[in-house]
Amino acid sequence: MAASQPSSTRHTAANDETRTRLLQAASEVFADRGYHYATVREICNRANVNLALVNYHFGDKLELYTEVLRSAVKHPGGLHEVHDLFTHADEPETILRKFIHVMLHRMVKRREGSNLHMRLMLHELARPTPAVARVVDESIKPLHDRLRGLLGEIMGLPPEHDKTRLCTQSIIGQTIHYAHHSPVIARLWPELKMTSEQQDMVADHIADFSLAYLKLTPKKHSLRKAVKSKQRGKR
Amino acid sequence: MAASQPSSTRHTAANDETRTRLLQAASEVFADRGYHYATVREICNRANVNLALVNYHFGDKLELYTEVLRSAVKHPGGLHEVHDLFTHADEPETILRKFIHVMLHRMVKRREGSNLHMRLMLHELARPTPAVARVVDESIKPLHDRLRGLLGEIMGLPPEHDKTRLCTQSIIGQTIHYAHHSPVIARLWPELKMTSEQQDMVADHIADFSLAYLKLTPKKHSLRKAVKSKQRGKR
DNA sequence: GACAAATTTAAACACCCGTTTTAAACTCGT
DNA sequence: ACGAGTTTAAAACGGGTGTTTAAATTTGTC
Repeated sequence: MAASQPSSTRHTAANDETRTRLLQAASEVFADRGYHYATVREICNRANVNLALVNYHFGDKLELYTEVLRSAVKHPGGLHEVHDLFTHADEPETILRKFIHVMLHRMVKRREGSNLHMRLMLHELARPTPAVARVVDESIKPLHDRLRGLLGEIMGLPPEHDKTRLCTQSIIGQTIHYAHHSPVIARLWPELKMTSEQQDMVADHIADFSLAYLKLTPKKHSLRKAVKSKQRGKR
Repeated sequence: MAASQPSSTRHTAANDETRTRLLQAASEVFADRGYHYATVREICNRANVNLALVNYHFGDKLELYTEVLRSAVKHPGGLHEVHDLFTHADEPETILRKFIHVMLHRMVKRREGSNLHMRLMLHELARPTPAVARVVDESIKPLHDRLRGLLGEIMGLPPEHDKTRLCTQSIIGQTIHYAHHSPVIARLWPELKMTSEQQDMVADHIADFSLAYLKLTPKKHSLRKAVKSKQRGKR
């Protein structure tokens, strides 16, 4: 039988040091390759640690991964800056534009320690793991709900409205597109190298493109169509 | 030495039948799981054929895959209907709306024989293979260029204009989003089950959302009216 | 310092993958 | 009908994965 995790902090030896190093190496590898393509051998190599130790300290690969997610949520790192955007006293349109800029920039640049949280989220989006529920509830949904509230504010609609939800997905979809499909985009549009200036151009476009519709909506002619889904069920 | 492919159609025995069955099974498995997660064992099982035959008839897995791609391009199947949209005499806005409806529908419904081509493209987008260049050039780019030309027409801009390209990506990004991230979307928005009615609602939203920007762009002769019509909305 | 528990190590395990081998079974021209 | 050439079949190969084992080492405590 494999020894499971020490029940508590009974023996705080150099134990914690390898655990920490393992956790940090795992964060990088999982953020680089995603859960499925990450190997425990690469994690252990990067941590300069024996292969068997991930199973000794964490049980199995999946528990190590969830532990990485737990610490990523605990230390929001660069993602904290995104949430701060919404607390500023800017106009909603300005907040939206800044949000798109920051999100696109963080999604595209990839490599950077402070980006671990975002990169883990992107991998979970593209290829969900058994921990997808945790990632959505604790990392993605908070951001999503902030954006949804902001869009509802701009359009003068409740955040639960179908239209608000659809617009939220439209903006998320446009932004993630550049992060997830860059090889194909690069072949369709070779001039787009995603330099800093081009990142700003793209972000500004997404903001302009989206605001054209958002600012059109608050009028009374808000909805005449669609929205015939399950509206009655709620409260 | 391994026997390579028969040099030509020298011996057209029952050979062709297993080749065909292998090719068809491979199409389904590659369309289901994508190249990386597809296994030759599952392909051979589904084709009721011995494991070694894929290497005998096609050399290796990658050549089988490229052969699948070749036949997918040759028999455009349901994708032909998409191209036909652009040749109709509809107004550009109508074509765009129909295009979004058809693309979203074909992307979301997945399982269906006539959808092989689209599903192969989606997998290649999410996780490119060594054949990505071929897929882009022969399948994705033609569609992309059609859409780009259409958007240029609506906006009164050349297809090569940055703005036209950005709008093309915005529409593609919004649409693919629902195909690639459905597990996460389902958890963020549980009421969205992507029924036929909801697919139509989403497609109409993407069209409305995008046309709001498309119709207020340059057209230098109507620059003055653009400001006003922005308040008025579309008729 | 000694002893038991916790930790680390090196090796192997069991499974899956794409691919190859070897030989038997077919096909077809003559 | 024959036999060379083609096609099938079953098994194994070589490499990679996560995981486990059993011995060696380190650690904390008496």
